[in-house]
Amino acid sequence: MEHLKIDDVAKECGLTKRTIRYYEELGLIPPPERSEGGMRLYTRTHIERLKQIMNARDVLGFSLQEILDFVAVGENLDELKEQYVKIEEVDAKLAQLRDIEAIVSRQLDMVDQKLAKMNEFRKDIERIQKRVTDGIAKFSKEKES
Amino acid sequence: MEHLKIDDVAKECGLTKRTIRYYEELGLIPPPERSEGGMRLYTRTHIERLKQIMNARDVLGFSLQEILDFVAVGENLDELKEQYVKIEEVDAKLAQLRDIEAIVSRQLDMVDQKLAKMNEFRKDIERIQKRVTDGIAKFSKEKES
DNA sequence: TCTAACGTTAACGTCAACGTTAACTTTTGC
DNA sequence: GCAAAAGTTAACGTTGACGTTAACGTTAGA
Repeated sequence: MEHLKIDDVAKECGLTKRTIRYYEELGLIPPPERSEGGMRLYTRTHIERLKQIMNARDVLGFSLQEILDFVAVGENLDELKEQYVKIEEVDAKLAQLRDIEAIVSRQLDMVDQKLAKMNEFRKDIERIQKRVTDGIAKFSKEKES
Repeated sequence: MEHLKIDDVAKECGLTKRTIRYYEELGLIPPPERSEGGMRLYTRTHIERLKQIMNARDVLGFSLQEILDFVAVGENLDELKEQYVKIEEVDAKLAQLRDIEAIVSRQLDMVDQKLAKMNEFRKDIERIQKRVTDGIAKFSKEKES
């Protein structure tokens, strides 16, 4: 593993070092390994995660707390995968998976609603654009006469 | 015109009265007429506007300042429409319209980029969903055996 | 080897976007 | 006609999401 220092990560992501530590503090990214002297050593996976978080934050307008819910699902899933499952625990696992499925379905619905509204918004702007181009056409004609 | 009081507007939009006054203060909505005693009297148009603003804020994750830019374009356009235009001013108007067109085009691009990223995000969630349903299928089979 | 550049924690500062409260006037139902 | 409900301005409080600074330890290169 290449040992990425926090400043490398900051530069690649376009975040500040403070923000990266803050996200770790909130639990948005897993705590990275440390060097002998206590320096944070990141991996590529951290960068992926950070970029996903930035997307959710900037593009979807999610709060960090909301993003934490999304992250939690993935984490939860990874955990389930790791565990060795005894026969008599299968039912419990299934119940957990169904819970997660419910959450994920709601998340998908949320995103779909956002997508719908965003398309509405796009149409609003298109209408304005039409008004402008119509105006341009009109004045262009007046100029000719 | 029906005279809507601020509380009516608040209830229909799901905003607080404070927020509505705040948006007026920022210039996000035009100042409504006032009653004899200074009470704000709103119209349907205000409600439309407020709903658009909420969309931009919640769904697109725009800051109020950014929304102000969007609003400004429409306002600007309305203004241009009202004005009587002398022959020798036609060129100036055309220039203004072209400026607005450029802004609107950039806004459309922004929204399209957001749409693209939101679709990406949707796919991420779908992938997780698949992992979950696969897991459920797998454990269901194990149960049978 | 030593110093400049970079890292660490911890605490306080800031800004947007409202919420809350106070002190007051207007409107409405009986 | 008068209390209660709803409106007004103005000022201060709060919360989320970091920025900034201080005080200090670590690491890399000449």
